[in-house]
Amino acid sequence: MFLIDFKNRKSISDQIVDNVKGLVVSGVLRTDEKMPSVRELAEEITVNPNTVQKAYRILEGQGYIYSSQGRGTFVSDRSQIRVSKEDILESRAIIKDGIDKLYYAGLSREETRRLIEDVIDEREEWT
Amino acid sequence: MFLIDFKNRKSISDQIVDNVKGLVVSGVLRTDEKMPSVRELAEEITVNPNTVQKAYRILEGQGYIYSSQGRGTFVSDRSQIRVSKEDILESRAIIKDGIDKLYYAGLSREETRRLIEDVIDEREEWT
Amino acid sequence: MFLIDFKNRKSISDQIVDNVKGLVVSGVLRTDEKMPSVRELAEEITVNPNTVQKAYRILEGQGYIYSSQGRGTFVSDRSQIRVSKEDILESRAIIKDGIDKLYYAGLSREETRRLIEDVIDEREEWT
Amino acid sequence: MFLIDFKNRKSISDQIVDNVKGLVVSGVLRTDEKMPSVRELAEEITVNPNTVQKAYRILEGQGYIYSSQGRGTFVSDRSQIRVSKEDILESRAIIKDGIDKLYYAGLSREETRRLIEDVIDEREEWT
DNA sequence: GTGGTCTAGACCACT
DNA sequence: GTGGTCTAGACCACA
Repeated sequence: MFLIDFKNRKSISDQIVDNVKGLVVSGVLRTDEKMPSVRELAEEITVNPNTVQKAYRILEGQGYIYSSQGRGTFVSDRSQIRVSKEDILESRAIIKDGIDKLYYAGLSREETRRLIEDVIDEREEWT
Repeated sequence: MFLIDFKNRKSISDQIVDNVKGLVVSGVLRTDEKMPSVRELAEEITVNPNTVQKAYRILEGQGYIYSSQGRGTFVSDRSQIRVSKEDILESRAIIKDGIDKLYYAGLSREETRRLIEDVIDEREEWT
Repeated sequence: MFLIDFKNRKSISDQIVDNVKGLVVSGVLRTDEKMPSVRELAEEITVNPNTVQKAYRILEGQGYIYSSQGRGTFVSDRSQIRVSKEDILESRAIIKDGIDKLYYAGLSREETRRLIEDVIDEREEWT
Repeated sequence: MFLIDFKNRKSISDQIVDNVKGLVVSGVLRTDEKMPSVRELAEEITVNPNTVQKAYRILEGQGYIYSSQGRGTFVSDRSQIRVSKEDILESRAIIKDGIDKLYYAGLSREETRRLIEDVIDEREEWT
């Protein structure tokens, strides 16, 4: 499904959350498609089941997936995704932090712009 | 000198590091100018001296400041700042993470671009 | 794993750093092998955990080891080790300082050469 | 007379000691030549007089200089210099430490040898 | 006074 | 359990 980078500073559960979000939003995972069970996914990406459990709980809380007692976990319709203003502001803060660090590293405004364009262009599935 | 946001996700020491980097790179702190002593700064921002010490060590390791036995800590010449490829890649990864989150939240490429332009324009000291 | 010499001029954390570097570079610690946890190593060498933590941070910053949230600390691939020109120059300065002291002590060029050959030959693991 | 490097990790008093030793051993300062007074030297190298005082005490203790009440401080005959086995061992330990760091940095035995030859050859005044 | 190191003990998030 | 951060308090050498 995806790979976990164990050397990454990002926590494993966050990596799972973000990977799944990407697959849902980009449409790779289709509405009402069955997600792998906690155990299955945990085994596949060689991670503790509790960690996958935690990620699923977060994803469900934000409306990316839903679970049905005894049947399993499924992909929600994209209209169900809940995004708060705070989420946007947090993403903005993250980006600002990254840009600040480039400034501290001595990059010029133009070099920074180019680097960011580069990042944006990497994402092909964009609307 | 600057304020610490105790509610911020960023650790206190990281906030100190980033604030000082900003002051050095923007030229507010001049080469060979004396930095506040560990204890002074600790008192000013109401933080434990060890925390300031830690931040100063990091800043020294990256060449933003240097310390002299029993005399104090001073601002390095900007040419001394050590920036590695890895540092740039890390900043890039942070920005990518923020942009990913905006994508997961449903923003379009154009909305993302506008938000980022906004962040970049906030920084007045930029060349 | 190794012993700390509490009477040594070198600080405890520096001794930990250098010992671990040696074990990594010589291959005694293998890539991706788990390091003892901060608390374990602290107990083994009867030192405060914070001191080990500090050493691990330095080692991580230089690419000898990496840590993973809640999982532990691991040995990096040797290709990840970051060595800067400044590091080499610092080692050179240390050696120069030692040689200077031998000169001040009245040793001849040849006596100094012999003493250094001796030191070099002590290191068996060398390629 | 010489310059102090305030960015150096070496303490200022140690720098003074080593610089003077060098001048005495190499013969630039001749036997019974008058040394600058503590105040004079302190002013010349822009350092606290207490620090120069301390350096002079060390130099006198090791026989590089001698002081005569009310007349000033003078250069000793080189035969007066006291060198203990411990001094040699300490210098050896310093060199070993530098060589170790080169090993940790990944240099080969041959590269290390070349670097050290380089350092030795820098010193022209050698017997 | 300055920076530097260490200990002890606590708290946090992640697995 | 793991690493990460912070506080409090102490001690040291250097200037």
